[in-house]
Amino acid sequence: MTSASTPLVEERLRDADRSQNTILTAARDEFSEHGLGGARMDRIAERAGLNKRLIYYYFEDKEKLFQAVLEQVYRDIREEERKLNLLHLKPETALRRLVEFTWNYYLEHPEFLTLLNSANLHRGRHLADSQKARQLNSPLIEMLAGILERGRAEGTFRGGVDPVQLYISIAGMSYFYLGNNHTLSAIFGRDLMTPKAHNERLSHMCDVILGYVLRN
Amino acid sequence: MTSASTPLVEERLRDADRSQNTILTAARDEFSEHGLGGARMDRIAERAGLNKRLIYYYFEDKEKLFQAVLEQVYRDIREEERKLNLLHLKPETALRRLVEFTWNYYLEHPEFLTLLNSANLHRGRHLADSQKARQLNSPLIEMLAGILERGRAEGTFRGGVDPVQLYISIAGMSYFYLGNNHTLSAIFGRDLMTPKAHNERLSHMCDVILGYVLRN
Amino acid sequence: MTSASTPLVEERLRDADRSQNTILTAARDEFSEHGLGGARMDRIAERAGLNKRLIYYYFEDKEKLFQAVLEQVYRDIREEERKLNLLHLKPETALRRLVEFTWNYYLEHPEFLTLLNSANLHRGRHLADSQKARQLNSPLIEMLAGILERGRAEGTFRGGVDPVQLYISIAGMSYFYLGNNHTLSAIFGRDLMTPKAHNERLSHMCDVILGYVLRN
Amino acid sequence: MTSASTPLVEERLRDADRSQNTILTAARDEFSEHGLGGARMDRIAERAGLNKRLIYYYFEDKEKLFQAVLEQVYRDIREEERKLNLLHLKPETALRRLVEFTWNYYLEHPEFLTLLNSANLHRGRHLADSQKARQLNSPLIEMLAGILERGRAEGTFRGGVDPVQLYISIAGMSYFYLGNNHTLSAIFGRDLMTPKAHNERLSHMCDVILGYVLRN
DNA sequence: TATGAATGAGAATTCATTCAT
DNA sequence: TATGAATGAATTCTCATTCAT
Repeated sequence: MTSASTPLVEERLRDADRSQNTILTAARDEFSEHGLGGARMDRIAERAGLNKRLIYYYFEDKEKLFQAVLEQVYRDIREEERKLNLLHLKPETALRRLVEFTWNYYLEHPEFLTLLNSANLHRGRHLADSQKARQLNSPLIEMLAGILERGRAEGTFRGGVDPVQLYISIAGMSYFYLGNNHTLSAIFGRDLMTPKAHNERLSHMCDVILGYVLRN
Repeated sequence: MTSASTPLVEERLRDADRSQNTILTAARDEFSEHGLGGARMDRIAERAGLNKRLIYYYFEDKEKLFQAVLEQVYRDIREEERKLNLLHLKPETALRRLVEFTWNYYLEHPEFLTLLNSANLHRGRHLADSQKARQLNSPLIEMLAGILERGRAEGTFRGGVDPVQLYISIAGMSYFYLGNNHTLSAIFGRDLMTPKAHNERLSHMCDVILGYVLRN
Repeated sequence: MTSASTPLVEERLRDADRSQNTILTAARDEFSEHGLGGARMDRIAERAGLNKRLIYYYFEDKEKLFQAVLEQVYRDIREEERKLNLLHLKPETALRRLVEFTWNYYLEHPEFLTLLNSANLHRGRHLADSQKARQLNSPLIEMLAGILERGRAEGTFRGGVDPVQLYISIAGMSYFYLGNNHTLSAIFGRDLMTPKAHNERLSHMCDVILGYVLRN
Repeated sequence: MTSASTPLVEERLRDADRSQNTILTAARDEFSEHGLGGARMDRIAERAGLNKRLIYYYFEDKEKLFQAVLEQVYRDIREEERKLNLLHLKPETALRRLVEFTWNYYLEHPEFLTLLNSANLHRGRHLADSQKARQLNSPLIEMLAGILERGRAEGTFRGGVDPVQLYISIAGMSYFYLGNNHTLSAIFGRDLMTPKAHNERLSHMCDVILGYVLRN
């Protein structure tokens, strides 16, 4: 044990870590609100309550900071996904849960949607870094494959469903609704962000997915 | 015949129109490639081969130019949508066509996707202008409502399907796949942009939509 | 002839030219006083009485501006050199004149010395541009070669003198004295920049050069 | 033997000395490569493999560090100069040796040239410190005066030669050639840094100096 | 209608330097 | 003695926009 007057290397590191995390969170918010081009380093520093110079100290430049934010955000969602335990549920319920999870995650993490948008606007250039690419691989695909197989085995699900295609469909149905809600609200002249509308959407999505997967 | 020194008013107008369109196209490309914040007025002028000052002459400022681009892009898609004539087709075929149309339009107009992204990043602020709101209203909703009703009437489609929800699902499934293809390709380690992959996607989407709508 | 109200393209160009030259002069002074690293773009703009942005408009960046300054400075000295007409003078006088010219030019253009220093500090990187390299070629070498040859022919000069080596010696003797006058004054504890000291230096240099070249 | 935890004061001092020298060398290289304005404290620390803070601990600030480098560099050359023993040589040989020494020192210490440049760019401000002025005084002047006097006395050298002027000429001829080799190579289109070119230069310089000094 | 010149405000990035331990 | 974290003040460069013709 160390005395209070001679702080551990660990403690100093923890400070550095804390600063980095503070910056990362501030940057995530700024980038998600304004996009890469519209984000301001000044504002990020201000949000973080830290000196702007420190951002460069830890993250080199704006692009690299953006990349670090993306990596962080992916790490976060993957972590949540891994917590999902659908193995013991019957296939229909499991699939429903998976749809709900995706919907809720997007709903509760609107910044994830806009960051994903920005990342794609810049052609995925920021995740070209293959080192981190592995962490991108969603465990949901495996889960979904398992669910589909179990359902098919017990005779309730149709066969021949590509889990990747299905995952993209599930994600896309949530993503488009939530990510483009401003435009869609304007087009349809109805508020898509009320709790009621949210329930209806979730219900519709489950219907579509299960309507497709369930045998007859 | 007009003398070289005093062109007809008409001709000058035609020039003016041409310039405006040239700018609009250049701006559309720039905004779709870089987003609103990343777009550069200089580059737009360069792309258009026209003097930067002229952009301000016609479009006042960057924001208004962006808005004009959005309006143009909506006008374009609505025009294409209106050409779709699905009335005489049997409901199942009509619905399939509608899915195909959406998919193909997004595929052939990738700038539409990124511009829509940008518009939503900025919270739809650019289409708040009610004057143009009308052009936003997609005729596809009416068509879809009609198809669903016809299908239900003849007994092949299930009832109680909200055309707005279904439309969002159809659009979302195409949009997410195409708009996030860079990220998705990285995640799944498979090229989503080959012709074969495109066919498979379209086929999957039709299966999902029809699997959901078709009675039994 | 053009009316006063419709200024010529030429006139506008002349304005642009004037701005560029103003910038160039301001930059020359700043770079020669502070070196490339110590020069400040802000100060250059201030010296020029022009907007800083304009510097970038015309010269792209600091490095390119420095390069433009070097080119300008070379152009200037070459122009002066070309005015020297030594052909009709007897070789001894001609050589003396050449030494005087070099000395006086350096004396009257201290910025030339410091800029040359900076250019060499940066390893000549700034004049690697071969396009402009031609203008670097000093006419003095040709003149010197002619003088040496005439002197040798008439029997007053020794033979076998390499004009390039001699030119470097002439320049070096002036350059070192003037360019390092601060250090040298400190070392020798005597003011090297009085008119008397200048006369003595010039006289010494002529003695050395002619003492070497003159046959016996 | 000393325990690992409480090193002797002496040892610590030795470490301190070593650190200071390491910094000084790193700084010398950095300043000579980039000039005062272009040098970076970060890079100096990196070159030295030591923490940046330590530089400030020992040298206070950048300017003082630069000054320390200059002092060091002068100390070095003076030390070498003092090793020259020309007293026992006949005047002509002694003078030749002195030219050779100057040439070789500059050739082997290119950083000396650039540092001298920088010092003069900043108007000798950094050696105004009279305390160290003594070390500036080159012993070569005394030596040269002696040689000239001996030569004159034995009748081989001309009289009336100012040793300061001659020293400046000797130094200048080497300095200009070596310090501006990039520019000169570009101007003359010939590589001045080959061994052959070096020999020719040295030979030329001896010819000039001796051609001037030798009687008849 | 069209254009080159010019600008002020701002944005990213850099740098010497100091803090805390 | 030694170091990683942190900072304020520049500094280079950018950008949307306007002037003048």
